[in-house]
Amino acid sequence: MPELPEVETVRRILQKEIVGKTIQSVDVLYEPIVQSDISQFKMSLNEEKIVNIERYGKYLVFILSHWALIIHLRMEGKFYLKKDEPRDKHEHIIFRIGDGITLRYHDVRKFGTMHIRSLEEYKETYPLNVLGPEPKDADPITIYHHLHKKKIAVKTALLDQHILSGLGNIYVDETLFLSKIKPTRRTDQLTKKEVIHLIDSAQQILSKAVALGGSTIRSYTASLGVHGRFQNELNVHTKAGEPCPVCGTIIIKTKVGGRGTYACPTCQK
DNA sequence: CCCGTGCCCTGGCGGC
DNA sequence: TGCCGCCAGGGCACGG
Repeated sequence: MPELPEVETVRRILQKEIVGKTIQSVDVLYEPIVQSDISQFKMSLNEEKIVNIERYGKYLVFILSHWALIIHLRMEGKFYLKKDEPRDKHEHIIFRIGDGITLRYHDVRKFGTMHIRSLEEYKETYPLNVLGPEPKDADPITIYHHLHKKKIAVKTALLDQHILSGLGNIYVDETLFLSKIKPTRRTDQLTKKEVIHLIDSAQQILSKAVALGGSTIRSYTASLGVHGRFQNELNVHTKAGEPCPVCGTIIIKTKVGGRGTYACPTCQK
């Protein structure tokens, strides 16, 4: 479940490791990950130099000589750099980028996606054009007006990448805890002050998580040297049955919008 | 337009 | 020990 901090950590490592390399060939071993014609995909990438690695919300973007390769890791997507060695059964896309060096896209659940877009249009076309701002760039009043028109649980709204981008299940639970807001509060009942506090909390949590290299929990383990330490900072997520670090009330786990949700029933109103 | 539900996929785990 | 069924969940298609 890479969210903004995990994707940013991967971006920084990829930037250091593969920028300047040239893609010599690409093997696609599980086609549904690629969201465009396979032969066109392979042809577009052939002999392209990797110029830069960008990130928008939870999307990674490989800036190539002529194209942008837009990647979403979804639940378990990760990259490994390997020499010539046998393919692991969960490696679905293999980029040959040098003398016996391969960059391998590994995804146990095969939920990840890749799109090819032109350099001129990639920000203005799907999927990047539908992304809301990241919390650090969001205008709280605009978000407040947006939320005020909806009647959904605040947790559902924070997970909606069209409203704000970058937050996933872990950081939404932590953001709501820091803001002292119950995950089921309806968005049309939030005050301006609460929305300002929410965005500020999200920003604080994400920047701290980026500084610590993200979280490494459950199935999302190390890739390309990604060993996050933010999981040690979690206050509520995965803490069901443990005391709230603020008031000592036992943290409860519920479901909100189909997602496992952790919260303090006393602190969060 | 708006919101809730189901689906994609596989490994891990609880129950028997 | 082995098998079965369920759960995890980001984002989208679909239906009420």
